Amino acid sequence: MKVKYELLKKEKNTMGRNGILHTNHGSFKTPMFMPVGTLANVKTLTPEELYEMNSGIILSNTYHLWLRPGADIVNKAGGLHKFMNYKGPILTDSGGFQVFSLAKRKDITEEGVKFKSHIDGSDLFLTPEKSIEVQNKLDSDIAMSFDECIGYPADYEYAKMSTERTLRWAKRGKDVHNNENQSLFGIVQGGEYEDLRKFSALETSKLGFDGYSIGGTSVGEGKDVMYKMIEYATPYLPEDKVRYLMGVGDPIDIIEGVIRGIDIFDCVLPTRLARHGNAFTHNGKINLRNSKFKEDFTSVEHNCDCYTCKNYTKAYIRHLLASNEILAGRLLSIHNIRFLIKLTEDLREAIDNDNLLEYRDTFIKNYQKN
RNA sequence: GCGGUAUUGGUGAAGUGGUUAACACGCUGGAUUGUGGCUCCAGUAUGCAAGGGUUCGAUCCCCUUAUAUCGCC
Repeated sequence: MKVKYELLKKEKNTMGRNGILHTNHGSFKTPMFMPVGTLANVKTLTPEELYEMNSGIILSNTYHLWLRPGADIVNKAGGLHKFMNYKGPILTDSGGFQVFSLAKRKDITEEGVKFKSHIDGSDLFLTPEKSIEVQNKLDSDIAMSFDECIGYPADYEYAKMSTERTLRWAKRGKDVHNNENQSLFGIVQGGEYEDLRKFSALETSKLGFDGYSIGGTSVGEGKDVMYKMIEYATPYLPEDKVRYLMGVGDPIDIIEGVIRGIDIFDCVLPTRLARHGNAFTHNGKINLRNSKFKEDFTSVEHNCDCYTCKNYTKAYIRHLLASNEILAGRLLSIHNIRFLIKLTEDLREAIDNDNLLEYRDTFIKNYQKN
């Protein structure tokens, strides 16, 4: 079956909304933060650890798995869920962003994108059809349309041309997608331009996808611009479909996104920050490598319910970081992901209570105190 | 006891008679938003064992002392 979005509650003062997304691998409440597991694993974590932190869905990547181990191998394993032993819902990114972020030399044409493998430098050619074919074989619950993610700032003429082409790519992908058990999402582009975002949202919606995402954000623009990008699009997306803001995971950005009607977020931030020694807390981000934690025998965050905070101290994690021990990245990944998922839980409660704006103001006041 | 060699920051060390003493590690901060997992950026020796001398000028030349190390008696 296709995913089904069930709208439960609209917040009174904002575009925030609570809902449930039903998938073939279970349902989860939205808003929700989606941890990133590019190479068929959320770095350093097991599926059991993800279940324990109430993770609703994870993201994996078409481009990376296409190159290694290859879509056929994942397919032979019985699909991505069986291959990686993850029982919850999985969304696969289309590879569009990797063209933007990994390829140094790329040649984008109407047909598709020619670029070099980041693994061995060999020539690759990715098209909307190919991306869908690979995602079909991976057998994720949600496949993403193949899009072009443009940078910031973007020349208006280029942004317009690219946005229209992404729309044509979306249609091409949809035309070849024929997996009844896999949903397909469209992606809104349009750079920083209001008319292009509106156009993209409206035209992508007309194609009739199972859900919609907003792409092309956090590519170098400031926060104000990013929030505008969201505002330009969400009013034109169908209310009965889930909305996913791609690549955004800063706590404040998640809150601002929810206020503007976003349901799902994904981001590498919690796991990357963890591996580099940083932890989210309600009083701001902290760097556990800092010498002031040398003798701090308290947990990362006082009232946190995560496994890490229930069992370990800052001094110990700092020691692990200084010693380059893998466990540090694991413990902080657990904390950071749990922090963001707990944040979405709190946001759902705020939506239920119609006090989302107050929640935001209090959160920001504490978060930016230092 | 005699002779040789060495002594540069927290560590391993480069280096030159003349503006800010290389580099690496460590240390101290910072960065990180649809993930190329030991990343990137910045800071970190008012001083070259100590004292004296030569010189316009010495970490670099000379002397003394200390310490380390090698060889000989």
